[in-house]
Amino acid sequence: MRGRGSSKDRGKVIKPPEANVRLETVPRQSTIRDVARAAGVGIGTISRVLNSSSQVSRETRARVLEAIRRLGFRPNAQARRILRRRSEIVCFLLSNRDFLHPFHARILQGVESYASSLKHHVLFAVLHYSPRVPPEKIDLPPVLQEHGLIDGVILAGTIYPNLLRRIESIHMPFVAFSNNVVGTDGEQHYDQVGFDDSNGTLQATRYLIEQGHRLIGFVGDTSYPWIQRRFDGYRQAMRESKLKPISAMPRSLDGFVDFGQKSALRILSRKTRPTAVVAGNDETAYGLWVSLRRHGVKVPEEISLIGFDDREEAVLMDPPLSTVRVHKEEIGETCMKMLLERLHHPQMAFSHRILPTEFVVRGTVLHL
Amino acid sequence: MRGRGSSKDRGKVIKPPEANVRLETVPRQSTIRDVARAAGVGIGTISRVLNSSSQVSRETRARVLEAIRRLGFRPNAQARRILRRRSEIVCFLLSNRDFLHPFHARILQGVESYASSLKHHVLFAVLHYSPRVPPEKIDLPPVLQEHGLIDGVILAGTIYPNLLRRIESIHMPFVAFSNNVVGTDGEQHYDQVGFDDSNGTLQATRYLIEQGHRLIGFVGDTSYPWIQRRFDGYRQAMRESKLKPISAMPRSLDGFVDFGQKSALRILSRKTRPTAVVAGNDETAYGLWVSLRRHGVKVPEEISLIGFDDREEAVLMDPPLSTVRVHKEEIGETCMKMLLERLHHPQMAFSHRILPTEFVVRGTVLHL
DNA sequence: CGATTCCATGGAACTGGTTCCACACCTTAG
DNA sequence: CTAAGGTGTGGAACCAGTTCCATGGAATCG
Repeated sequence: MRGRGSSKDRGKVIKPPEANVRLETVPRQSTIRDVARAAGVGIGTISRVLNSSSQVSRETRARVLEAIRRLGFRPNAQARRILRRRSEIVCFLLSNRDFLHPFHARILQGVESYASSLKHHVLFAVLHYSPRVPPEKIDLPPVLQEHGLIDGVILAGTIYPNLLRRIESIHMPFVAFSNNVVGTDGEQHYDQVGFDDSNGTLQATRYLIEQGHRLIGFVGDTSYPWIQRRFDGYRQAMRESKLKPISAMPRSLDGFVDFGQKSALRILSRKTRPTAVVAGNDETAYGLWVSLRRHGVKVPEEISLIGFDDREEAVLMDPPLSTVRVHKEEIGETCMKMLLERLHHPQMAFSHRILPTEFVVRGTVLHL
Repeated sequence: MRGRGSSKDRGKVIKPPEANVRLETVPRQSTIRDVARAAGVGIGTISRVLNSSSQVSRETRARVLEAIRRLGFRPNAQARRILRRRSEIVCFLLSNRDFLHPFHARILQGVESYASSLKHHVLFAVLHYSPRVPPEKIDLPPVLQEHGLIDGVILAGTIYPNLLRRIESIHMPFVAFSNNVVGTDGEQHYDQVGFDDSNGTLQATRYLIEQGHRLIGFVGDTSYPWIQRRFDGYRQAMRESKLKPISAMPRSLDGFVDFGQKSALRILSRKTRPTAVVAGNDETAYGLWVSLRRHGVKVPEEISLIGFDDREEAVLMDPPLSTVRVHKEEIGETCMKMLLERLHHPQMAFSHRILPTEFVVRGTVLHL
């Protein structure tokens, strides 16, 4: 068998006669060359039709499209991606610390929605790590280790600095959801999207003051930076009106609901009981609500209550919970948008986009 | 420029001298051929080392690995996939009717977990469709239209028959989460994973009977097939003990919580008020609970209550809701497992795997 | 009427991996 | 000492696309 001969033969003798039967049961996906042969044109023409790039005559285009339809041809996505050097797939990366919390699920929803409108795909991956391990020891999921599979990463969930440094080390474009970043070091080496925690509670607290409340408490686990920021907003509003902040911060290791429950006791045991409470988030507000109800304290008649996040469940509470709405889908969309900008302009300066929150008045706030 | 000459040159003259500067700012990812040259071996040897397939001498392997390390080489995932004819990416497809409901989010979690343990990737996609449109008019997301991007599909969310037929039409291996399939036509042309709705309520109702309850109601919107199956399980348990089923089925278009609230009125207006109620799901149980509380009826002192699904929130209710636990992650894992089996054995007969449920006793059930 | 420009088209060479065959070299057996 | 078998290695051909250059014919121009 001569060198050149074998090359020519291979093209046609891919299926040796005896193997034909087996191959016919699983019909091989037709390729651009099959289409070219069927339409009686060259392979380049097929490519041009597919990419509607340069000129192809009306009749030729019609013949090619007809052949494509007849053969049921669908271009191979992988092959195309090699040349394009873009996979148009982004990775939504969530730390295992958050499972797929409804809040982040909604962000994912936003990412997917915006991505798919621009013909991009979203790969979902979970990262297992602990805040303590040194960055270089964090085991990134295989998606990030492979080369060429994804174009960039959207990082959600609770993010510790070691993770940020690890992601930076692989030189993969990424955007982080910034509100759950724990312990930033000031300098910004990456793109971020977030919302304004402190402004949210600032508006909420101001609203309570407008409604005539003077004794307003804050309940939230400020060991989380985002709760701390919400506390700051509350304090600012109190300061503006020369009111004295009242806060309850029990020790709790059983999550936000438990924290809310425990802090109810502290609130109730005060000499001067507040007429309203701003909670660090909806879960804390819920815990507080449960505990107040148990103690026969009526919401909002005796104590007004405001949450934060506007989870699905907030509106289902009885009475429905007043809260600070965060547009979760919009966060996802904005993350995706920023990532695409970064991909198209790699040298662009890093930015931090802050989305507004919205105070939603429902049944748990009383006008005094 | 001669034909053959140009081919040889191209390999080396990719960067013409004057373009060198620009190219150095964005260093081209090194390829298998760069590694081969650096290690002084052939390209085949690099491939052999990467796939640890056949024999490579100890020294050669060391030299190659060293070159790989030095050049920071990472194989291009896309190129590899063309030849493998497997992308090792599966698509988790959710209908837009369900957003990313926590229930399905947990299934996704299970899919991801099992997939990643087997070095597979999960692509998240949302499908926009209405139950009414004919199958051929359903617009599948681009992932499913492309060829070679994904190996198979896991279908979750509420699934109407037109969607099933549409997916079947593209001849892509898929596994469906069967509990939310609406209107099956008996014949099974695909793989399914689900859990046993009717057995869940059967166990729960039997438990209530054991606890001495005789007047037991069922509350649930049976227009959903899965709720209907739960109703069937309840009825079977009642029949076994020769008890008369009591049910409340108000009209409600505002979701399960509202349905639960509305049915409370019906329950309470009965001459013989039931001492226990089995709800179609946790949301309905919650709605019922809210409404009962408003009417001053104590749970469980006056009425015992059982939900279904074991959502995260069930345990946070006050008292914590007794419910039928569904292992959502396990559903996801099993879907993924079945899909991989299907991919490896395309001719295998279709199967329907039913996972068990588990009755969880919490605070809302009283022993009479 | 010959030269120039333009458009449509074919196909070689390319992307970055894998596969497989040929071959060199070294044992081991006959 | 030759034949046979085994191991390690190089590289052409391959996958299924894209890119780009050469070509041929029609249209335009001087």
